[in-house]
Amino acid sequence: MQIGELARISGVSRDTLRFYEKRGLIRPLRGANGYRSYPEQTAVIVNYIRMAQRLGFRLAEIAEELPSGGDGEITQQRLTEVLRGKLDAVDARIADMHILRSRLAAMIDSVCPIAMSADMANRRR
Amino acid sequence: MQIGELARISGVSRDTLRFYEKRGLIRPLRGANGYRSYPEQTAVIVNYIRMAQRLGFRLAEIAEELPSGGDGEITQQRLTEVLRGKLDAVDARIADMHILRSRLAAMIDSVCPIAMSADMANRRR
DNA sequence: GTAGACTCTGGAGCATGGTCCAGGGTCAAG
DNA sequence: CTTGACCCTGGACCATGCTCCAGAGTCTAC
Repeated sequence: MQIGELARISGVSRDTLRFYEKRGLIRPLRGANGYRSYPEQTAVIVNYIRMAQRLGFRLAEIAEELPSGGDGEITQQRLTEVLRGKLDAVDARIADMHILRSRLAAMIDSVCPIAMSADMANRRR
Repeated sequence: MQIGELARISGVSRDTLRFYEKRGLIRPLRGANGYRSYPEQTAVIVNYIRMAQRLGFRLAEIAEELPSGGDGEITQQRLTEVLRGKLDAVDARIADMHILRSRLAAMIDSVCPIAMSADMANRRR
């Protein structure tokens, strides 16, 4: 698949895909004409990158744990370690989220105390 | 309190405090000599800013909902609305987090399937 | 009245994550 | 064999969130 099609199906710009390549996040093959050729899997990877970014990870961090970064060099064990580290980072962020959520709920209570706690309980997911 | 002391107790640099002021996040009084004078409360606000940033909110977003931004203009109702919006944003992020966490756990399973699910369950918070 | 620690403003510089050309090839259709 | 849609590279430019001066005033203590 060429860069234009990948851009269309993954919802990021061609420029962004080229930028991700510079940062080592994706690695297309090259045709005889020099055009980039992406395997189907890259769409999944790009999706993952956008997700991780939304969660606050920087491209450098995302690049580290991506299999496409080490390309065969990494052992299963090393990869597992890296992914566990990521998992811990996610858990830490979730914990932070819950703390901020509590503070926000407390602020709302202090601004408009009436019948708030029940409402907040409803909004809990 | 002067900028240096606030910097010490809140753990951010003087430059950062002046930068936050430019962005409307904090608003010191001024002494006759032009020096900034911060109320005690500002330390709490700076703390909140750092927290919200860690959670991925940008300064502009944080500035919006900060009472010091509107300074008396905002009604209780409006403030409550804003804070609820923030709460929803936090909840959305938490939901995203859980999705990524599942994906990560799945990736770890696919890399090293043995006895992983039980371990992952242990790590759940 | 001078040293040293503090403050001020304005502007330059830096990393991150893009975005947008310019100038130039490639390719399929008509 | 030209047109239009695509691709390439390199570099400029942008917003965000700082960080680091330079040049200058202020305050406390000796």
